[in-house]
Amino acid sequence: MAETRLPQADAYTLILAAIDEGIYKPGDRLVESELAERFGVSRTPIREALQRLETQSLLSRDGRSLIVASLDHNQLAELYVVRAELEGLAARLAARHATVEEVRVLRDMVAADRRMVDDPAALSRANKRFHKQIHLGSHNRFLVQQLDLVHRSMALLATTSLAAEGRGGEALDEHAAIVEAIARGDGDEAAEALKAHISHAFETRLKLESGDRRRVGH
Amino acid sequence: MAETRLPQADAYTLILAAIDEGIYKPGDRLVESELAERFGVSRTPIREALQRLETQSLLSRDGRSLIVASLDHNQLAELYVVRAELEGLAARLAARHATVEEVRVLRDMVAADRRMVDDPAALSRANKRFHKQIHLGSHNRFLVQQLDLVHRSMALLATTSLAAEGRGGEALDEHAAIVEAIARGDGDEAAEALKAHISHAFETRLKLESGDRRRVGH
DNA sequence: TGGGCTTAGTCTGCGCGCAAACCACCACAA
DNA sequence: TTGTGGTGGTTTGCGCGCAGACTAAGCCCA
Repeated sequence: MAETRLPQADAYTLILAAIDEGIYKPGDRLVESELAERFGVSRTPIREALQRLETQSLLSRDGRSLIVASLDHNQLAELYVVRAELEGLAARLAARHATVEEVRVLRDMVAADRRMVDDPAALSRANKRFHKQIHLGSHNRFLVQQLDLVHRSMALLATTSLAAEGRGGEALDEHAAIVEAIARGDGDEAAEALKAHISHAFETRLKLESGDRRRVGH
Repeated sequence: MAETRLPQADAYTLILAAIDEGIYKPGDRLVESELAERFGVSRTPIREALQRLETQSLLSRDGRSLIVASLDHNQLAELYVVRAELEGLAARLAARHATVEEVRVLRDMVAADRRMVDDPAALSRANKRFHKQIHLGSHNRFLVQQLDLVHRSMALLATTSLAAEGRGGEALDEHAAIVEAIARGDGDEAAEALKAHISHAFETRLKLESGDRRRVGH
């Protein structure tokens, strides 16, 4: 009874949310019976949810059992390369296909987000919304789907690069530049701006990571 | 007993193969109990397989039941845009990261495939292998995974553009150009050549489709 | 004391059956 | 003839339990 989060969410959504919120961290073992009890359903829907998550590479197999997938340094780099390309494509397409209303929403988002520069958690959520809006602006369902996958994999990363000192402000300036390129209908510029934005985010993450590693003594 | 195709393949693989072979066509309804009987397992593993296929958008829901997804004209165009971008990226990365052995394999493939120009079915299989080899040459696991998804969606299309008169020869010339660009380590050229290749394939498919449509009187 | 065998416990894979939702068909009435 | 309500059959969602595999711990023997 205490676990009735949303009116009715299926096991898949529940487990995804749990990973997203960091309740289960990369490397954690997911035991069917445990999840079943936690969410108050039987093992069957849990099994189905786990398999779906496995096909999206959010879970991987360790022997017979499933664990939350973790990204090593190489995989992180590979992920960012693909992400930059796809986000760049989304920006290019958005410049061509976004409606004036969609562009207006993007502009409003950038303006609203400026008021959150000091709240990394809120900024991170706003950031997700912003990028999602660009994806939708591309009016390409496959691209949206592929980018969803990419962002879901990124949920495996505990920290957000927006937590870095000063990165929030920078990121917002970059967002503004992207939106203006899209508003102008300049696809090349929009794609380049978004690729550069992703590249900076990756760079920031790498710096954060090496910092963390030093602090915790890995 | 008659259905024991491979020693042990799970339901997921079996259903995927059945869609691939055209046993189930876009729009066909997939009934759990039917599949269970056909493959000689109970409904449980079938259900799991169906859900996995649904998360990959190979199946879609029609009311409560699952049908094989079909691609309308818009979706086809959207798919090809994403495909061109990802394949282009793969070529670019392959130019940078492929080993000499991998390049040699690509060259051999092009040479071997020239002997099949008159067999569209064999050519189609060889084509899949060729592109897969380029994906692997990128040495980017995420990219390989994303491209797998794209190609799986393309399995929903009944015809191969290689069936068009003369397309086989053209495609092989384009393959050769791509391989040479990769061999030279010229990423930009490789990406452009592969994008152009995909673009031609799409064009051919569109011509084929309009022809088909005229013939069957849609 | 150490190595191998046995045994108990855990967890996944899968079959099975019930209940609820949905669809189609039909009958009856306006 | 058309609209409305009921009813049966089909199909999915899910709980449950068994069997097999794998793990780990303990015991016996060298």
